[in-house]
Amino acid sequence: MRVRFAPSPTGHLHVGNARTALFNWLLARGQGGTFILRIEDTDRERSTKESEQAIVDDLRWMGLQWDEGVEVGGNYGPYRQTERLKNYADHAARLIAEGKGYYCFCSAEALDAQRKAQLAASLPPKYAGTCRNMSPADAAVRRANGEPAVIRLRVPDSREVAFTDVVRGLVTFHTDVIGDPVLVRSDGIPAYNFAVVIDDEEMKVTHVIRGEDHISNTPRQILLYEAFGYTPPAFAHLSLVMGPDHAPLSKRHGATSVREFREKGYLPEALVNYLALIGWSPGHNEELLPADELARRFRLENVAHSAGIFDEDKLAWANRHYLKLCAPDRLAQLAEPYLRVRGQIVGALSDAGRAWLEHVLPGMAASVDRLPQLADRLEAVFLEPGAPLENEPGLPEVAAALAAELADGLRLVDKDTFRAVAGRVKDRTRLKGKGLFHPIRVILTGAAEGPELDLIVPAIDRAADLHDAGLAAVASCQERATLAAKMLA
RNA sequence: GUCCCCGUCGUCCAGAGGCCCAGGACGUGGCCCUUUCAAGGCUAAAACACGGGUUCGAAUCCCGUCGGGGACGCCA
Repeated sequence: MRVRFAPSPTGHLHVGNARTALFNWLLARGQGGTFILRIEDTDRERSTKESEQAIVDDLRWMGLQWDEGVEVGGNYGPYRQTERLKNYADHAARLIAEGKGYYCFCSAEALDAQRKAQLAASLPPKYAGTCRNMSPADAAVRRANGEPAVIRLRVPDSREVAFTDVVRGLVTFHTDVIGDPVLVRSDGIPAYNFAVVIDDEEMKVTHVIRGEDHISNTPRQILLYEAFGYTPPAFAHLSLVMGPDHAPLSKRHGATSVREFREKGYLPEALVNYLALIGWSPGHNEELLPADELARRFRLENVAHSAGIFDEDKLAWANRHYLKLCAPDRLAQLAEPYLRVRGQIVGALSDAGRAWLEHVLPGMAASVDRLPQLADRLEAVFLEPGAPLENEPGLPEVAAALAAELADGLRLVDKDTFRAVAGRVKDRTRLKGKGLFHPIRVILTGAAEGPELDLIVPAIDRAADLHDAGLAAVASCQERATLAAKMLA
């Protein structure tokens, strides 16, 4: 089994395309097949090297490594269409020689006018066949005169073209609704329908898995396979991913590209897992599974027929799950850039600084949706000394008691020490429960809400004793308490 | 306009003629946990688009209607 993902490098990797890539990958991985990455860069106006690089990077980020293709090579390359021009030219010549293709001299303007007129008359827009019956000799003369021409496929009249879609079943088209498609543009660059067929054939692709928007291209491609005498691969068309308003997922719905989700702080395994759940189910009422297990269970036959709506809430849920599974060192690595933009990390991180992060982050990650929110949870650590405190009953008494308890420089470096001190503050103030802990929270963290005190308090005092760790300045609990006691006195 | 695809809770899926007065998950409500906000646990409400068939029996098969999407390009 050989499958391929064949993006055109004309922009970022859209999550819909990412899902197509994923389904190809799942199938190949699950069945021991080969996953190919081919770049369809025949649109010279819009294709860019930057887009190609971005797509390649995003696929790698998602962990969808390909076995053959751009950057990794393989036995059926090159894997970039603009590097395969010779292959297309040979095939085009063959079609012309056999009369299965013909030159068309109609100008783009003329075709455009024709199309508009047909639409206005409520007719299906379709190439009228103006040049269809021109003799090869006439065509040769006009070409010799330097007239620009495209090559079109001669679509047979009054025939059915059918294929069995692996996800949908039998799909039938009538050739009368298909206009002769352009195979080769006037500049000699192949058009999509032509290049895919040749490449899929030459790369020995066995299963073409792509978006539903390609379903109406399929009969044209099948006709081409027939013209060449090739056996068509199996086709599987995936339904599209829509926005909450059932319109195609676009920027006005928010993030649409893999890159954006990555920057928003989603983990690749969460995106992958969530995307797999749109239009497919691993079964057994299970949803959150590692990619290799998804691959093991994946069957094209079980893919849903109807469009799916992208639900960021559910993505966030998956992300929460994977954030909790994330190893401390990776978590620290992932969080670092977000902490840096917030000014929480200011220099090169020392080993001690990194150790501090790895110690404190997992606790914070347990209650957060996305990476940047880790910085929100850490805000309390980097509280500006003397910053205004939220009002809370009992503040002056508790501040005084806390300051007294910490006066000898005791550091609340772990949960037990903190609890012991809290207990003595309790004795001094005779406050308890919320009446005690709320003021402590406000004095030490500045706010009435935030991470658990058992987590955040030790994090503060451990960081306060770190020097040249790369972290922003951290005031110790002692400093906080004495300052607060003074302010509130 | 023509052709093609699709139609189970708000959303994503399960369901391949009786196991379904329809199951799970996200979200929503409630309760619990709790020194806060969350997180977590439990729980509730919530759907077979409509109309005809076929059948002893239909969410499951057929037809039609309606609704949604896609395609009709020298874009892919």
